[in-house]
Amino acid sequence: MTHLVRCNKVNDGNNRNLIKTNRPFSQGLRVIHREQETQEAEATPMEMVFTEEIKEVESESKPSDTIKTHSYSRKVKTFCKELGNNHLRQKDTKRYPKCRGKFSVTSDTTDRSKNDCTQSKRKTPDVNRGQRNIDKRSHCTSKTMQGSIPKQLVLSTQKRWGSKASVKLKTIKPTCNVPTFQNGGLVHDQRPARSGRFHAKNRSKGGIFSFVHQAKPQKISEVQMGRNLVRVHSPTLRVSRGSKVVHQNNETSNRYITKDGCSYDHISRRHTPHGRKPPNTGNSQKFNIISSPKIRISDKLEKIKLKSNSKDRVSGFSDKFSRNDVLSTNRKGISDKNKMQRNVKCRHCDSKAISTVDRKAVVFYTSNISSKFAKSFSSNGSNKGSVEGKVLRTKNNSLTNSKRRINLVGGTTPTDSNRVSQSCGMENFRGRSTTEGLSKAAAELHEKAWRPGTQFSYKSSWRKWVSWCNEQSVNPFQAPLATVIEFLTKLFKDGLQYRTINTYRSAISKNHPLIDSLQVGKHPLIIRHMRAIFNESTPTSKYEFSWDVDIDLNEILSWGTNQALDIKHLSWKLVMLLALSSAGRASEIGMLNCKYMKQQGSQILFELPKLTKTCRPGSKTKSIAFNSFPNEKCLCVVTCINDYMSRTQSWREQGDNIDRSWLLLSVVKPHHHIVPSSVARWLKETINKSGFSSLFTGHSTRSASTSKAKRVGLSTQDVIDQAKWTNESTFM
DNA sequence: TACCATTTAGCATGTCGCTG
DNA sequence: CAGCGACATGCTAAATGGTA
Repeated sequence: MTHLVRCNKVNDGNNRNLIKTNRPFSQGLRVIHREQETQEAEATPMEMVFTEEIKEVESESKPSDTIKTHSYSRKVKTFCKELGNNHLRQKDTKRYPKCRGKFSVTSDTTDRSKNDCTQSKRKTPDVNRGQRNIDKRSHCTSKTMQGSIPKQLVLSTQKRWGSKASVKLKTIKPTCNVPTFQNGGLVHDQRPARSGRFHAKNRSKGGIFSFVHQAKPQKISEVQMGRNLVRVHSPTLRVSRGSKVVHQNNETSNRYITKDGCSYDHISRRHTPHGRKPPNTGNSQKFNIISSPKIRISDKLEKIKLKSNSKDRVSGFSDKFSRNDVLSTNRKGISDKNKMQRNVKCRHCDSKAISTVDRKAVVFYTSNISSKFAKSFSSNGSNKGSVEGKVLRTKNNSLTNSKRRINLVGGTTPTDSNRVSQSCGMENFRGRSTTEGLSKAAAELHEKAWRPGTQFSYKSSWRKWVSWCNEQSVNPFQAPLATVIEFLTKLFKDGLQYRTINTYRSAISKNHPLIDSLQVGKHPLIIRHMRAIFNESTPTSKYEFSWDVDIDLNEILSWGTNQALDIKHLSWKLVMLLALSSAGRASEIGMLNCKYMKQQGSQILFELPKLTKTCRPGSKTKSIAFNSFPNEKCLCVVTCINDYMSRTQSWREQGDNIDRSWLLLSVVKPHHHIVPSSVARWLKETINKSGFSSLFTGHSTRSASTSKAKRVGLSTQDVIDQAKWTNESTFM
């Protein structure tokens, strides 16, 4: 039984809640009830609290609880009707995305008003129902999704509310994460010989490896919370679910993969910037669960866990962990029943498949990557050689003293007239400084100096700065240096990373008048303060290992031919092939446009119509070439592009005003072109489908593909050119 | 140091099947 | 057929990752 406590469990008033609710530290942690073990008898008071919570949820999977669920549904119905039409309870509206699936409703029907799991009841009239009934089944994405993918590869989601989840599990084979050479990691080595891999059949029955799609909890981390040892479950990945689950899993299991299995973990920076405790935010949790350094070896193993696909084609295990390490983890109390279950799940790998995949992958890479990296880029003179191809902190932090200090150094406090609202802070300021005296057209053009993404970031940062200044009764446009430093300190205390704080500094620097004839961001005191933050919160690399492209390609192969795939999976496949064969960013893949597509024999060339991340004045126009892979049509990116174009042709000829010249279109009507975040999500979905940890994001395709390319013999320079890195220090 | 891109959670919306 | 459950999808703001 998987016993999940909702990640947004509210505080019961006694600070017993497990999970804090405010970002960025709280997202998605779940606490499980492990098998009955001896530790239960030794449970600390804190642990006992968790047990209570767990038991409460535990009962919800019982058949009888379906009745309770429906009973609750009636209550909600009644309540919503009382609210009238077109109303959703605010709480429900906010919680709705989190209330899907089996943890949406607990069995506790006695205290629903406090339960954030309340399923929302959308009262908005379904205006499309009429049309929907007319052309019923015409656009059923879930239906098409079920059509082509072998069922055994897909985890079925819960079929009915309140009933047990019907899961079809992937059989998982533990294997070794292949190290990437990016971010200081290691270059991919040859995979260990088959005999040397940590084969499932060779593992102990009590091995710590877990099966990601089992109903049972797999990841059990014991972390120190105060003086109590608490078990934390990082939830499983449900492959067939949408982005929400992926988000949850990523946040909850987003821990750094480290090649040093027994060293101190790099925990998700988002959760716990460099091990520091997050701020105590009132009713939120008092403990920083993830940041505890006492995560055991099982957790570390989780970080390098690979979830193999259904046929267990590849197996391996890092020799960085001794067998004793593996077996000494918290499996002592595992029941015989569970052992049997695990044995059933453990299947042996298919050696033939392994060799096949390796061969295919190597050929694929030598064809696509190699020819692309080496031939396309080295022969393309226009690309090769181009730019792109180639304190004041005081002990007393009280507001009163702070304000006094500020005033002493010349700051002004806002009056009612000059107090700036958050919403218009930057806009108000624009007319006062950098664009002062410019015409409207000139001012607008001036703002184009920053890309939209940067402007969004600065806007957000500036808004927060203005808000904080208002709280401090300081004019954000004329704040003294001390106030800026206090603000940066506040951000640091809030647990933000150095890089994030850096963005705040840049945003303030962009808009704030000069101080001592210097930009705020370049003021020596600010620089020194930022250095202090850096020292206290040194950024670390996200990955030191990457995933094995072979396995991912194998997963794609298992989907079948392009013709057999539904459009959704064809899109996923195409995006993955584009990403792997180009090592491009999601933004670059998302900007591929058919208007700029040229088919040159076996090659398809895309000119990029927009600026890429590293574009600077003087950069030449970029292009991405994709070479065919005749030896394996099913993995040929050119074939996939052509097939995708054929399948989406009807979408592109609808004659409305929507620009569908982009290569990648949404699978949902009206089939707009997808944004880069969607590209990244599709990539991540495929990676997850391949059985890899949800830790890996879409961006990890860059390191994975280039690592593979390097592994099959490409030169470093070719890799740099292909991935559009400027120098090898980025990844070596 | 200053950007710029990516990732993520939260949210809004659309869709389909089931129920009464 | 309206109401509802369930959930897939895409967009945005904010946080984080990465590069010149």
